[in-house]
Amino acid sequence: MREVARQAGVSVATVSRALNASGPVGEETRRRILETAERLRYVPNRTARNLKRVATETIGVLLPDLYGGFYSEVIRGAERAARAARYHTLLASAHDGLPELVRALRTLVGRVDGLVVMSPDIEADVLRKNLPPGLPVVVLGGAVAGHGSVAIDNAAAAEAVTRHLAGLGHRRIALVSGPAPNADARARRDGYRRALAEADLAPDPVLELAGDFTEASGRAAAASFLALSPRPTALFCANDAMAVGALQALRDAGLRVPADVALAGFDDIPLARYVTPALTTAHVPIDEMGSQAIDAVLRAVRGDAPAPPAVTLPTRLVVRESCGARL
Amino acid sequence: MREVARQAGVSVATVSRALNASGPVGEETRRRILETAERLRYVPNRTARNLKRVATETIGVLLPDLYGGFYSEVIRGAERAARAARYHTLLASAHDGLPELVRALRTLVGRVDGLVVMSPDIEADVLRKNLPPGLPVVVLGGAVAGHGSVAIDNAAAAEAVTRHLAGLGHRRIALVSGPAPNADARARRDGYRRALAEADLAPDPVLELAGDFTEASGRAAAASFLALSPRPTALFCANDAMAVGALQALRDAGLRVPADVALAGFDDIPLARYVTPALTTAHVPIDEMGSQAIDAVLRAVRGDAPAPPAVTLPTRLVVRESCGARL
DNA sequence: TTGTACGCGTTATCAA
DNA sequence: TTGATAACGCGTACAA
Repeated sequence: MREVARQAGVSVATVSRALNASGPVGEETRRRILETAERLRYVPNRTARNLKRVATETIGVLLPDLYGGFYSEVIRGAERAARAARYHTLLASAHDGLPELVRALRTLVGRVDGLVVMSPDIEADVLRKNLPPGLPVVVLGGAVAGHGSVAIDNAAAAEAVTRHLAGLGHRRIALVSGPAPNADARARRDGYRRALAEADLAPDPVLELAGDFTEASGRAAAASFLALSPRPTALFCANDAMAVGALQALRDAGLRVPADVALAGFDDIPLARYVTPALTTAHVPIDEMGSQAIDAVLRAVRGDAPAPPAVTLPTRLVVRESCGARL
Repeated sequence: MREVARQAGVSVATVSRALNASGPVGEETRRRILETAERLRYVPNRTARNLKRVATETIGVLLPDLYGGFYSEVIRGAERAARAARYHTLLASAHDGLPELVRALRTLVGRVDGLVVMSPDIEADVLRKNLPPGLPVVVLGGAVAGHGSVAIDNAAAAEAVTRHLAGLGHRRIALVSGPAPNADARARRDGYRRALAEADLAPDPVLELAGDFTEASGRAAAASFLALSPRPTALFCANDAMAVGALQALRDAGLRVPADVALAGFDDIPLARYVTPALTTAHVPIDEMGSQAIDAVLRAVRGDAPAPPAVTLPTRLVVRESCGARL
């Protein structure tokens, strides 16, 4: 910049004004400066600008993982919203629990104007201790006191899926639940139980199979499912990844879906409609969760709103072939 | 930081040394500083640190799009490699051609230590004019003079797929090619033609259907395919997204794959093995392209290498059900 | 072992 | 309309 100023015969202040159109600059001077900058291939240093402006035009997105259709949809939605607002997304992932989460949080500080955090079990305390007060934060899929959130009603959606299964005539409906400490997993299990009660079906602990939201755990759970006697006629997996794994295992075992077993998932990841049979599932507007989270953060960043709001996005049951007709 | 120094009764320099372990600090002093920082919830400002260090610990990743299984794999690989090196990934996408690309390039400058760029038709000139000289750049899927690159041998891989089809006994093999100006698309078409020539099959322009790498264009191409007479017995789509689209259209038209038509794709996106029948395809190590690109940039950033290298990753033919047995 | 003081590249304030 | 200069928050010689 100094060099541009020197060669154009002006001061750095004038160069700054010319390039940012942030102040009065003589027409002739302006031309000369722009031309010189072009010739020297000068591109302003964003870091210095950020330091001065106390703003980075960047929103951090912290995800627990990047694998599978779910997180890529979140990223896509987030990047879309950020781009529309001329913001950037700084992507980070933290797999290994708390220490990793803390590390990621702290390295993000100072390089972002706001944060979207998705973490299975985020606690208010962790955020408070590792983030400067005043940094707008939106929690994705969950709610933390004092911060904005974008989530869905997991229990209601799981209840709808289970009710659908019951409505089809199924009376023994097994569940592959998510990891026990996970709030989403717990809420979905609660919805499942609620729907059973509604349908006057006795809850049976044996029908609740353990999973951890991975495809592999879905496969494993299907094996346990097959060992059940009498075998349930329907299987509800607490997310699509596990449903896909279960579908493969079921098929490998010679069972037909939905003829022998009705199968339902949760999330409606892109893959859900591509497998055969396509998955009946609770549709979660995943990319919209990403974009709404960014929008919420941005509103707070820009001061349009005092604090990010708590948004609950609607889900809907999507019935596809994996559930078949009435029993 | 000033506040921490004040409350701890030391100078900011000592605070800096204590927090970064970058110089001698008395044990007692150190403890007091850390405790004060903790209490004040002080987190160093990354922007200022970056300005001083002339490094941002961030690699920019510029993608043409974020949709579909391909780009999310790239992102995943890139983030994994960056994270391993304690770097961040700044994600940007540029859909709408050159102006958008230039804008994205320029807003990335100064906030990244290096750049991974994936763009259908990137030109050396565009990079040279919009990036400061010396910024390490790795081009993904393509090669640009003066920059590093991570790519695959598209022609050889397409040739292998086509040869496999011919080896199965197919004599009329149609191609759904990618968009004409795209270098990858052209190379794959060349490989297809080469394999035909090898197998003494006459090239036939009618067999080359137009596509644009989207699933929808695969569906459309399948329609054209069905209008061909005599109908070819095999269909090679220049990427998996189109193959998935074609598969659906073929099935909707009442054709069985592979009994009536053998189908092959390219890329081996995660979805390829989930559709029914699973796709025979040219396996491209997509996430590895992302991680290798990051690694190459990092080597240049750290000065381990003078300039990023040109890497060609191996592909391999993955035979799955969509191609069936010998005719 | 600690503190002082300078500079990283910008933008913003103020005086000219 | 322009230029000199003071920050922005940090790291780091260098001196103490």
